[in-house]
Amino acid sequence: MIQVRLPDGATRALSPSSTPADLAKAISPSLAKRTVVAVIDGQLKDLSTPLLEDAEVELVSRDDPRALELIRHDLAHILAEAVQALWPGTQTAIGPAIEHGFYYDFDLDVPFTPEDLPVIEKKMREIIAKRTPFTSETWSRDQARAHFEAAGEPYKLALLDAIPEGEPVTVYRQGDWLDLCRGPHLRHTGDAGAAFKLTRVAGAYWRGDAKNKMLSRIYGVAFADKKTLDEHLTMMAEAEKRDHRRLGREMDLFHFEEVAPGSVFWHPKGWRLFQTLIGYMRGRQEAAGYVEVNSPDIMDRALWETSGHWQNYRANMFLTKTEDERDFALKPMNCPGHMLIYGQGTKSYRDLPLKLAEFGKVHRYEPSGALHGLLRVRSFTQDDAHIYCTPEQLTEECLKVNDLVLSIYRDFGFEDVRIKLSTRPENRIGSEESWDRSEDALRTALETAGHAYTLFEGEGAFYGPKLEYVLRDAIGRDWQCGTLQVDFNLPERFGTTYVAASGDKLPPVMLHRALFGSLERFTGILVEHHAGHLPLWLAPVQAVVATITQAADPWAAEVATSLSAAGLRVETDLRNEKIGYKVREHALKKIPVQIALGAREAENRTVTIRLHGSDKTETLSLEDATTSLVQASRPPSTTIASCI
RNA sequence: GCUGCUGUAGCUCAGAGGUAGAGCACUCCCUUGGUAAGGGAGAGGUCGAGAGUUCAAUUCUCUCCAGCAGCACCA
Repeated sequence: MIQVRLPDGATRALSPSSTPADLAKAISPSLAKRTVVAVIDGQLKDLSTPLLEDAEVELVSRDDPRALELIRHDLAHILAEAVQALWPGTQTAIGPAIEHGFYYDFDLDVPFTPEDLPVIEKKMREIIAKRTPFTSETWSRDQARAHFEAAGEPYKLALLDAIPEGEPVTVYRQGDWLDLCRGPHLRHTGDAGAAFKLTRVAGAYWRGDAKNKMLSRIYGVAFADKKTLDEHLTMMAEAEKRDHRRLGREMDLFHFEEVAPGSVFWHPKGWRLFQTLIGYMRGRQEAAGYVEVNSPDIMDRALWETSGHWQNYRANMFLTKTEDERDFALKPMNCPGHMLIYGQGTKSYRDLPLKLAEFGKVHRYEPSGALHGLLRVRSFTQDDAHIYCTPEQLTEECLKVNDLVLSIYRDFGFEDVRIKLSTRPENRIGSEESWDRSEDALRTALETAGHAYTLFEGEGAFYGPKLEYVLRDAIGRDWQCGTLQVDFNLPERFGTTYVAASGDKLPPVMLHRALFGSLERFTGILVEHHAGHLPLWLAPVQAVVATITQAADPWAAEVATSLSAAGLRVETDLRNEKIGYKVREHALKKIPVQIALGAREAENRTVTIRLHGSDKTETLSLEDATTSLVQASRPPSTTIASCI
């Protein structure tokens, strides 16, 4: 007999080679019915796994979070069986469980179309209804090779070869269909359940490599129950509603044109928001000791050869040849320009740290398929800065940047910030000493600040290690915004130096940093994060003064002038429309403050205020309203409390 | 860039081998109305671009451009 210990500490004696399924049955029939998979000594295993010696066993029911990934994995197999049943001869590649669902990659002559999905889904539901058991078999490599060769499954043969020597080769069978698979699986196809939906077809490279053939991928979402699936689908629909491309149009912020793919046409309101961001950042940077500069947009090829961009980055650059055959390039980055500004005159250690900031517009010829609204564009404005300092100052400067960037994100309501630290790659320049010092400086900055980070060893740029700041947006997408990088390369290429206290000319340490990263991208993230309901201090139009009757027009003009004079961004709506019509329209445009004025207000010199998201109104004197609105429209880090 | 899909009025979309339609938005008129759509009239389109087939193409075919989804890319 073998002893099996359960999570509650109880032990049970079973005959050798009993399975967790036997165990469940021995405890109670209802438990046996519920149990779909087992954790044996900490590892998820099939219920049919024979127990050969003493073990700790936990029986897992279908609604356990640990079963969800297996539900999704089961569905991937079922999807593949359905596809091969409908299109015999289709080759299968890989089909894993992923966040929210699963996918399977196929190779077939005619790719799937969206119309195929309901057909496949129907077939899958038939397979599920059969409740066919999943059974595992361990095969020899030769047996597996022979099988998949005969089956005409070249991708499976490739996967087979990728299994390390010494590891067992297992296949999972469901009726007549089988797949090379590590497992585990649930009991039978019925355990996969009905709470799934095939969502899209897409191309995907074999093994994720663009040099390989493109396969046809089918994606599905899946959850343990219908309710969670519906919630997920509702959430996706919500996410679509707050898509910044749609909101940007509805709020009249910007648009795109075919003649300038990937470049933004900013409308007055969008540009005002953009400039508000720049104004805010300018204030924070000035307070932090930065000086602002500006460098040319178009510079000669010679500069880009010095910086190395011509050799390494040309495919991503917009190039231009003038009438006299001279090669220029639009700057894809600001750093070379800043090197030239630094290079003017002799710099002393007394000048350091020197922090050159620029709201520079850079142009990069991004692949067409990468473009995505404001979030991935071909010309964008960076809140870029380069910090030149001595090696001794490095750690402190990194710490200051880190403090600044996190403080700024908090002001925008982004508390969920992940930081990635990427360290020395195989191909690199610079001494080990420099790398030690730089990686140390970045790590110390993070540890001093007490912020968690993820280490990406070997992922740094060839010229130095870097930090990347990743914000999670409302749809749960992660967007890299800020970056802090140490650079050994450019000072060397440009022969940049400072005069040290000793009188020696030494190369400065150079830091690249951008906090918003791209103003365009940051604007898009902000719009999605707030679902268009921008906080008062950012809203391009903070208040609309709308009249109820024409008799209030003069008072409306006076109120608007007064609020504008107090620094608020105000528009008036004197149109010949009912107040309900005006309220609806301005609510749809997400204007934070609506001020309605009728005969009563005009007579008493008062205003009636309605805040976005509320249907309550409040009437108060113009003076009180102004004070309150001015107070509420300050950026967070410069205000103590908002009072409206 | 790759795979698939899409491109008709400012927006959302319908339509058909014989040169186009709805709702909203827009303009004008009536209405001066108290917190999410008052009524009437009108204007608006080289049907993404180019080529081909056809008596005839916005519709069919091809090429290109752009967008969308995914993949790859992302200093």
